[in-house]
Amino acid sequence: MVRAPCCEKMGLKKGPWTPEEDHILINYIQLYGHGNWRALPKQAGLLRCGKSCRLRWTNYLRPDIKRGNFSREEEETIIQLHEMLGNRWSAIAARLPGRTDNEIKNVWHTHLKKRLKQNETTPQESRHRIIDTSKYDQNSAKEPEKPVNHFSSHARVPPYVPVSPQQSCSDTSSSVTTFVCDDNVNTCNRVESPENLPEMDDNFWSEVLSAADNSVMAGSDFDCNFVQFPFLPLPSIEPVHAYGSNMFDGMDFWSNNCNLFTRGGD
DNA sequence: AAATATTACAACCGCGCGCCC
DNA sequence: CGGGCGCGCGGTTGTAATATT
Repeated sequence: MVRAPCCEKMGLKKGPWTPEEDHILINYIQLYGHGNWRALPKQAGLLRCGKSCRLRWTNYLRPDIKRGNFSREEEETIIQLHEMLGNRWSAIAARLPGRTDNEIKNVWHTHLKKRLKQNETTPQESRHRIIDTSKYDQNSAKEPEKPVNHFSSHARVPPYVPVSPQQSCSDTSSSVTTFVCDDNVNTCNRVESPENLPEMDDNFWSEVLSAADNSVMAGSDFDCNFVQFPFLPLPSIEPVHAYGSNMFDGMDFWSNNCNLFTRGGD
């Protein structure tokens, strides 16, 4: 069987994705979905192969991905499932909502495998007590808070940034949710040029997270404090289609906020 | 402070499967 | 039935970030 030529032979780009590419991919999938991965990059105007687009979407950009470190419970689940299923990462991922097979595989190879090996060398340890508890507070049932990396990637900047909460949205509760912006779209243009971007220091991120929490707390009438990251011209901002009614079920910032707006119509 | 080693994880590669013609 | 194609999976690599010497 003859395979299609590989990306580089077709003059397609490889390597890390830029925020601009992410943005294009997100916008395209929001508008048209991803029925045909092979055709997608061409239609979206990306110099990537379909496979690369699919990987980027499923492993990083998908709105239902849970960002941040794995909880102790998740790690225990992975270990147990791996015991049952072996290296069937996708099967394991299917039982861990919001986690990708790639992420689980990485966690396994970087943390859990080593931990298991360590435990093997200490036979007095109960077979089922395979989690390394040494780093947890022995006097407390609660594990110490781990630092949460909400945007772990080498593209550590989300495609959307917060501005003043001028723009509000309302949520319709259909299975495919549409967001209607109440405010004048021009409020988005305030960050149209990079020099107007808020500085991304610690304060910046606490504001992001606090804004995210506020959005969730506000329920269906949450405020959308996020606008499009200005990689592309912003003729206008228009409502986008979310991926389903469960989009706002969780508390995850990324899931809740990265798809609120897209590039406006031409 | 610089060099080196280690870790973490996004991205790539190749293979196999299923569907369609 | 078999070839072409698209997709998903698991293994592996590349490299930035971090830790250690």
